[in-house]
Amino acid sequence: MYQIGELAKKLSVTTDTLRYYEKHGLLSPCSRSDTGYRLYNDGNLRSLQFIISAKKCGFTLNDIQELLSIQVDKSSHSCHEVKSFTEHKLQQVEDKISELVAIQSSLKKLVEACCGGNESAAHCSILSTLEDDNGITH
Amino acid sequence: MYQIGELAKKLSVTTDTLRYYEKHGLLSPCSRSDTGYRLYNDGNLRSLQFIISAKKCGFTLNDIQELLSIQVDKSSHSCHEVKSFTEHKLQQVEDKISELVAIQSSLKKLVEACCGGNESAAHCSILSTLEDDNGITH
DNA sequence: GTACACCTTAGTCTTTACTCCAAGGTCAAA
DNA sequence: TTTGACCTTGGAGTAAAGACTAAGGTGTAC
Repeated sequence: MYQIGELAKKLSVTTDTLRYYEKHGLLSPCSRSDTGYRLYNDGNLRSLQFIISAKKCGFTLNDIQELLSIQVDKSSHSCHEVKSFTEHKLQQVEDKISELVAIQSSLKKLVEACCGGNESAAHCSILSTLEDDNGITH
Repeated sequence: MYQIGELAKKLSVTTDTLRYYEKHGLLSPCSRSDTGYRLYNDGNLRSLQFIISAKKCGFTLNDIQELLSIQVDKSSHSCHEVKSFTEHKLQQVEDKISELVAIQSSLKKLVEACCGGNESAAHCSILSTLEDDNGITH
């Protein structure tokens, strides 16, 4: 059994984070000491690893809550369900990437067009492009 | 001269947004009517276009505030300064893209490894990868 | 017995860019 | 003169994921 600080240290999170996860239904300590201290067991530790891994994969805490509810009762859920869920998240990530790549391209055009010299910005192509109504084409 | 609602409609933003920009020093109407109505001129309209274009390029409102302060006094700033600023933003966008591409790759691995069948999730490879301490390699 | 590290709860704060609401003033048309 | 669309200010709420603070209880080592 671990106290909150021990578990936090073990997996490099803060105690605030653990309390936050508890409050939001992601991870509850298996018991409490007589004096009210949170006590975590190895199952809790594995759940926390799950949460951290899922976060690294870009799942939000809301997503993870859903994944955990599947995980604790696997037999009531299908592989298909889990895969769809993951594919949906992948799609979201790819949408965000496309958006950023479009922005990247706009910025690259600005940078490439600009001389970058030490003279005054009076005729700076970046500023004039931004001033121009139709300067940016996405 | 335009009232707030007219300008908002012209460039497809809300009046709330215009008041927000004013409050945060991005765009102040050139004058007020006797009864306190905001009045915008064509210079204000061009500034708003600038803001909208810059937003499309991924600049935050803070960035834009800085860009505007350069724009209103171009002769005191160099082209180099504007270009550096833009390159810095480009770098930020590219960092974010890299981060998301790493996440995309993790998610793709999960999706590819999963059979996605209609059987129970008891042996779902996605769940077991997430459960595994070292399941995700970034 | 006291110092110090640890724990508790409840609550506020952060960032970004708005969005919504309430209570009230203004303006033009019918 | 009244209706309805417009405008004003101030303030609160939103998402996400915690971080931070205050006021106080607990555990242990010297």
